[in-house]
Amino acid sequence: MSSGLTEGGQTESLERRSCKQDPPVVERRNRSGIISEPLSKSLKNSRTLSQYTAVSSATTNGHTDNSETKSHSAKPQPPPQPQPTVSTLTAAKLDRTLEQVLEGQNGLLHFAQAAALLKRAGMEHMLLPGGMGVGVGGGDAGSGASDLEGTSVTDAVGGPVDFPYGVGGGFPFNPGLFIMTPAGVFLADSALHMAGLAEYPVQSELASAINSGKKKRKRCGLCPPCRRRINCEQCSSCRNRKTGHQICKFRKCEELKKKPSAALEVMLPTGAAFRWFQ
DNA sequence: CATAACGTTTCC
DNA sequence: GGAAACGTTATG
Repeated sequence: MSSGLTEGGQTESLERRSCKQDPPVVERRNRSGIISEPLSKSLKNSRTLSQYTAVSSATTNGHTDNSETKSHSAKPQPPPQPQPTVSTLTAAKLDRTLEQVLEGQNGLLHFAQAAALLKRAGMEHMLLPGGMGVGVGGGDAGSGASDLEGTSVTDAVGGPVDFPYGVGGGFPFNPGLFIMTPAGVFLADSALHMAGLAEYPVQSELASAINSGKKKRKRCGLCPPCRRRINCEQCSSCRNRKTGHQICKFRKCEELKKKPSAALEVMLPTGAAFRWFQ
């Protein structure tokens, strides 16, 4: 093996370039091989790198130029599904926007976004204390939405107030609606059900991970190492894979390198982190 | 059941 | 303190 293999730095640049298109990264070789689809289901579900970048660039620049994404290139409104009623209409919209958020956040529903989502779904009452004692149980779920098409999450989230929720007296949301994890804050299963967003696999996986309390953390999927899709084959982890049980050092998620407690925070709309515990 | 990978312990 | 080894969990 000396032809196809690239070394750390090389692969790095290689991948950087592949970010633009990233299609033909042939990462098979599973089984005994090394290169394998890097991520767990959630990450698999959540599109390929190219799509990440496509989405994010589209989000930030408002323009897409991708071959892979051309399926919905000129169409901001992909789903050809008829929307009979107002409620379904809302659901459909949420559906779409959720996807966008998920793509941007690697499946994580930012707290504020989740809140906005619920609001838009007409579930604001759920956000109020005393609403209902929703438990954190379930395990399946949904996803989030943020209307990147110009609607209103930004209003709710990026509004004039940094963190409008809980001003003046605490945390106005029913805690049971949200699941706090080292990876972020998510909507609880029941909340998602109520919002009609329960069948999003990503959320479900997260939920299952969350339920178990302090289970293994998962790769963020967004950091450079996570984006890396091939093992270097040369680091100690690669060489000692049999005994080391470790992912290639160049692919080790940045988040996982940190102490779990360090990640136990919520990103506020402003980008500041909100700590649940100290 | 096999494989991948995170977390913890052990070793240097 | 960092690396390696091992235990364990997650996933297909």
